[in-house]
Amino acid sequence: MTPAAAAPEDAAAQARERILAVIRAIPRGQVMGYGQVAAKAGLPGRARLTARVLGMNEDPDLPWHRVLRSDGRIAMPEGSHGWREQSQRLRAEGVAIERGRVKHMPRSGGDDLDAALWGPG
DNA sequence: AATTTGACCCGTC
DNA sequence: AGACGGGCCAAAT
Repeated sequence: MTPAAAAPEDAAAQARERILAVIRAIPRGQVMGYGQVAAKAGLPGRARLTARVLGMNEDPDLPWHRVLRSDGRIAMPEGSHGWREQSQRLRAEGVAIERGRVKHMPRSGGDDLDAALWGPG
């Protein structure tokens, strides 16, 4: 191996992979926020990176539709193709969507932090 | 190489 | 409810 440091490209690529992994791990019928995904991928404060990853994504099997804004709103212009498809896909999974928005969005750390604090039992 | 852009987020008003 | 400002930072101009 060359003693030189790894190309910064690799770090970025790995970050993207971790984000993709988190997204792929979102269970059917469940949603996550961009920031949540980033945080879960070990990249707190990088919500926009999640957005970029989704934007550049080409994997048709990626459940991109399960990623919403922290508000619970679809992160695309209302009425756009993607917007419609996302709401449609979510409804198909049993997620209640109204005007491009889920009723209740799990808050940052809600699940995780709550589980860590209260734990299973 | 500098600037702008963007499927974002959060606290504050 | 919505508006504003600051933070984040890789990719596109």
